[in-house]
Amino acid sequence: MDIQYFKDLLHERALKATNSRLNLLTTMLAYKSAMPYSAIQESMKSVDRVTLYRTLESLKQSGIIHKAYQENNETYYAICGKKCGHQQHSHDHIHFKCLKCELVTCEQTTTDIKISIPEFVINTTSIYLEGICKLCKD
Amino acid sequence: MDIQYFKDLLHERALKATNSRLNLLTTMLAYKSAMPYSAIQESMKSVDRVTLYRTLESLKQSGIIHKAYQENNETYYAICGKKCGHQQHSHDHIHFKCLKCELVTCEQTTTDIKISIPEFVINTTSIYLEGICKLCKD
DNA sequence: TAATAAATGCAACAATGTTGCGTTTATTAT
DNA sequence: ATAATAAACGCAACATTGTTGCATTTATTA
Ligand SMILES: [Mn+2]
Ligand SMILES: [Mn+2]
Ligand SMILES: [Zn+2]
Ligand SMILES: [Zn+2]
Repeated sequence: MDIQYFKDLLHERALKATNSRLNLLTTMLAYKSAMPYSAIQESMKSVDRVTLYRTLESLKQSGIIHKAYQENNETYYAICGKKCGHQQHSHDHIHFKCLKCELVTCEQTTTDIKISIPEFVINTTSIYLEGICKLCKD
Repeated sequence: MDIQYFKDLLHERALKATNSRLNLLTTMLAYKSAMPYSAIQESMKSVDRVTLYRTLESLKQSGIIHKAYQENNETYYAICGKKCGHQQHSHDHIHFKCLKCELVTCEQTTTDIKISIPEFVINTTSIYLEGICKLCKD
């Protein structure tokens, strides 16, 4: 993933490759973990907050970023994988918040997760875990 | 669960049994499923919104209600079970949103859910499902 | 380089979160 | 039953975020 990847991706989704969008995406990429809105705002303070709002909306709509988690009044955003498309998110990962470093990350689980409720039809599953991450352990 | 149960519960948690709290709790109980904030506000429009805010906060803090789900700008609240206490929520259920009736409910899963990520320590697990509920099925 | 649809910035308003403070009320002690 | 007291309430006030409209600017295509 680099700036050219994002440019192509934006064009593919019929979005203009504007500075706002490219800046946001490269910033989020550099951030590694899911990026809290306050941090996004901080690094995007040159653009109007309405533009930031619409930038997040359009990228979310187009399956380029997703809302990884929301707690209290902080929303965390992360970049989507290749499976997501326009109006069609498809995530097979879970979200984890480390209680030590406080980072929110997208993680793969080892085992397949099958959750069922008798007589209910389940379409989508969202899992959020809290604990200690690999790096903070020991 | 009735009004006396709530009165005792509030006293047990060192909270005054005020009209706001009793009204909120009985309303939520009658609502059956997790109650969206907008509906709570609607049925509590006689009290100041700051009081409603503090009422929700105090009940949440004391383990009497919990935030069942939050989507877009709607937060859903539900009454806690007996296991929750002051500063100590302990939920073993999951949250389900029916895409037909749009109700959010607290549900028990049949099988024990064990999710692991290699080298991570997991403290708490939150699961949110979407689909069709028992009543809306068929 | 010109045309055009999309994106941006700004103004404006709504909703919710949050605190301070003076008044009211639930609870406890007399 | 009454009085004392800490908790809760209502109101004002301010912050943050969400959201839309509209005129101007910009990315893309012809
Ligand atoms: Mn994710
Ligand atoms: Mn619940
Ligand atoms: Zn960590
Ligand atoms: Zn249903």
